[in-house]
Amino acid sequence: MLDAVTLDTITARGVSEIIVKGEFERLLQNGNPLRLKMGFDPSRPDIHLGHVVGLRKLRQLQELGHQVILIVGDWTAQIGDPSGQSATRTMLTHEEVVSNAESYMRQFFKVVDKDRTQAVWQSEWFGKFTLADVIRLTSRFTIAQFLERDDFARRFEAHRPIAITELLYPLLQAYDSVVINSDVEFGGTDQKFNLLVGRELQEMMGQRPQQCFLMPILVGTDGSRKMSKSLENYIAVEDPPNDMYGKVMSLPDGLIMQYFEYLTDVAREELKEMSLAMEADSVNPMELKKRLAGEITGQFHGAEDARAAAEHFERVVQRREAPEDGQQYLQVALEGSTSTSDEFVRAFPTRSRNELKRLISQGAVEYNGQKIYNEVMHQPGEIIKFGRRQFVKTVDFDTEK
RNA sequence: GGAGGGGUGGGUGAGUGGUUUAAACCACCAGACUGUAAAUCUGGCGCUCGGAAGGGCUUCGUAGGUUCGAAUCCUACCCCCUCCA
Repeated sequence: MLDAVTLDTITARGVSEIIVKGEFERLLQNGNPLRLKMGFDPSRPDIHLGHVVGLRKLRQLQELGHQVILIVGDWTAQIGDPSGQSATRTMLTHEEVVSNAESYMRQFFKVVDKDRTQAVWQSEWFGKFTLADVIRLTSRFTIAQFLERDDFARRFEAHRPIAITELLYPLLQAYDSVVINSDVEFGGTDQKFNLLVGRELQEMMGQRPQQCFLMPILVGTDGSRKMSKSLENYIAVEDPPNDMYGKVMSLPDGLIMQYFEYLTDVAREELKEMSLAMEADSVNPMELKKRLAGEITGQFHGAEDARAAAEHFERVVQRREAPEDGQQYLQVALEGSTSTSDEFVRAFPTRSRNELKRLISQGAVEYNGQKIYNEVMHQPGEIIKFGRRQFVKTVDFDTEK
């Protein structure tokens, strides 16, 4: 029997909806190990905090003895997820899929317990699928059923294209549930329809229908749109500590509590106090955000790195001082003395000399601690700061290590 | 098979012969301010030469053409979409 707090953490915190909640809780109380299904699209191997919300759920359940089945969607990846804008996606080569899967799992197991995870490849069963099987599968559903899905309904209504393969995607995903005999499937709220199709198909095929565990969509660092790599508003689990910490600090204040709730273990009572304190203006949100940044960075890099990141932030960002040691500098090796613009384009190959001119004219370039308004000549060992926090140190070409 | 709509800078999206490197918004960069890489305000946001003034080059699906001059007109091609059947 689970205690109330644990149950609440699992079923209420960082959860959008559980279908069917009562049934899920009953299964949980039974104590028998559940098979938790999690799909992975190998065309997108990067895990960011938006995914972590769900991965933390898996972890919590693993700690109660349940088993994660990670499905590498090497087959569906070629179809394209209808929740995205564009339906078609280029096919990946086998090597790409393998390499993406490796990279994905490396990140996945930063949160999820490897020992209680079984990874399976979709091609194990779809590789043997025949046209007859496809027809049998598709014949179980109707267009009307699929038009229940919001995304399809909207596009149909607006006369926007819906690729036929897109209709296949939920079916294949549902079939996965049958193959692995899934008890619970996890996904974001945008996956609701797909997960429900899984439920139906399982029932049709004589299995106990899976429970659907829907996670909220995490808002990205821009504070408005969902966190996603393509929107460049994401915090990746593999971001280095300083970046991770800094990105959290750049969140709009309004997101602080949500991030605490979804991504940390800080007790709910404590969160309530924070929330009240912020409303009453008795605490500087920045302080809470620092705590949040520390908690999150610590999860992925350990407490020590998180502390170092906090110090770096205070020093370089808040006090605008140069970084602690040479490690933090971008080093550029040049022979003899060089001009500012030469150094700039060497240090930042994707940027242009025009951009440097703009920076200089905006007073954003410092040479040995002094703002400069014209290019200067640099000697090895000197430090120059471009923009807010990009420090570049010139080192002698000959002594470059 | 027929009819029609459309491809513009990272994104959305104006612009149908000249003052268009292309409105506006978003994103982004910088400065100021601050309670933070929040918020707000201001400026910037193709490449290149020049200290600057200014010059050269490149850009509106692709390739040609008309014109003193084209994102805007013409031709061909490629791609996307909708409707009717």
